[in-house]
Amino acid sequence: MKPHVNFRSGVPVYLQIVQQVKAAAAGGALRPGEALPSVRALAEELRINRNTAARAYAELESEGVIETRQGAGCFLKANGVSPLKRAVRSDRLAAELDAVIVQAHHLQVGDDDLKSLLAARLEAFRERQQTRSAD
Amino acid sequence: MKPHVNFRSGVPVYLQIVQQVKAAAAGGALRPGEALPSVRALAEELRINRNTAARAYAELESEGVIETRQGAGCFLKANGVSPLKRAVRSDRLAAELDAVIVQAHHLQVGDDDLKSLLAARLEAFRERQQTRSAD
Amino acid sequence: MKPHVNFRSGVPVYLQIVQQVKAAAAGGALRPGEALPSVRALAEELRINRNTAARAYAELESEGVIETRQGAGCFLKANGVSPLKRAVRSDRLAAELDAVIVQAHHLQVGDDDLKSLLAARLEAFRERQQTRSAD
Amino acid sequence: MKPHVNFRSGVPVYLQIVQQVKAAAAGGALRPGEALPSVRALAEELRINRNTAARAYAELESEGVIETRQGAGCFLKANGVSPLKRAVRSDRLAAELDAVIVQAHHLQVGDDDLKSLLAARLEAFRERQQTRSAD
DNA sequence: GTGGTCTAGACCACC
DNA sequence: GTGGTCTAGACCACG
Repeated sequence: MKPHVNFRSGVPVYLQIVQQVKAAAAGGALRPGEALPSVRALAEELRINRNTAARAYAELESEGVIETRQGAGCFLKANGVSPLKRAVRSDRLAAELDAVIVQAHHLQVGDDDLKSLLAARLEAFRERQQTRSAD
Repeated sequence: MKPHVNFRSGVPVYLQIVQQVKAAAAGGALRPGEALPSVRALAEELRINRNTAARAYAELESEGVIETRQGAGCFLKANGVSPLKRAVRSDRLAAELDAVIVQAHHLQVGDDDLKSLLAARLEAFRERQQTRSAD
Repeated sequence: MKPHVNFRSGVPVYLQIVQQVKAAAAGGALRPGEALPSVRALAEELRINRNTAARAYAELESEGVIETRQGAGCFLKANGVSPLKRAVRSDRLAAELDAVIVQAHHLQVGDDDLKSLLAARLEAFRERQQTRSAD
Repeated sequence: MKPHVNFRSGVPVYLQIVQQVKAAAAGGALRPGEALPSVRALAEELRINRNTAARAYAELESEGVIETRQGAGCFLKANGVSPLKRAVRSDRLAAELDAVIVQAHHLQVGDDDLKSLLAARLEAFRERQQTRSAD
């Protein structure tokens, strides 16, 4: 697990880390119970401040993605049930989808093309998961 | 050209505008020489501060994407970004969709639900466009 | 709204602020839509660092208690529906109740006395709310 | 004397122990001269580090609440805290209950649900005690 | 003016 | 060694 970070993207560094850890967890590159790099190691690796790395992990913990144990480290949680209500989860996804739709509109990608693209990416995602879990 | 803005994404508003103008140029939705909304109109439309709208345009001008002519407005530069091929545009969208898929995984929203959600949001988007163009 | 803070209690300062804002909101001392002191003002008032005050507000926002608008300030949210599932909410309360039960046990306060005490405090709480809303 | 510890409360573990020993003394559950569990036993019981348990006892000793006699163990000081009156003990609990009530308000758990929850947790607590004393 | 992010460095709690 | 909190001060985004 080695996140990498783009300092010029305008996206806060700690959020970039959050997204990458989530992606690794979702894709099976990180297994439940597996340890993440320590806050200090991550900070050194990415050449960021320790506080920034800690903030990323704090955010991940509050979202229920990882578990942090004082003095021991941070570990990927088993992907339990999300504590959020179903409607709330849909709303959050909808907000993200809306941004994609706007971008598709500007790129003049049609609705049907966008739908097929989603289907294709979903398939690719599931395939990657299969491969990982077969390791 | 009607940018949309998400205040909660963590991405600075002015950057979201910049990215969308670029996308519109790349997708051909904006043609060379075509006019963009005035700073004042854009600010009103998006309910943002004029400074923010002005900053987005300043950034675009400094990157050579648009040209501002005093008293006349902002126009897409003729020798600006040329429209991208269809495949390239799909690739850009694919990256964004992948992020949504990761999020859906953590929110425990299934593939089919995600597809339905996309369809629903697309419909809502089209409807909003109808309303706006009827203004 | 003037929180006060105990630096020796061992409870993190930012959490003390969080709890006090929550209490004020629950008790009606803060009204929905009302502005909280600015991060800078709060920091000065409590003689804490600006970051610590900001962290308290960030936590409150992530819990859905307040809304923060860039450049405008922080405002108490209308007490909408909690985004958490019912079972999760009960679990969180149960954890807090357990701590009280342990304390009651050590203080040798019986089960029935504890139950009556809760009933009494609930009544007092509702009465305070009534008074406030009648202002 | 069986302290319980909550690792997620934000309050340092050693302080939780200190507070509970004090509460037990104040409530009369611990009598002057009575022995406390050994550092080793306490650490094992609570699954904490021996250093943490030792630190709690050191704090209690420095406050004059307990006395450690080399090779014999820790004992509540004869001239330590005297048991509090019933009313005072209730007051202490009331403050904790008030915090729970605030939390319940934000989690939108009704008064009756809260009362039932307390009853349920009390029952669970008594059951746990049975199990332990049967060891 | 507002809040948000990041850095640097200190100290604490815990294993 | 681990993570957590706090301070001090800089710079950015936004109204």
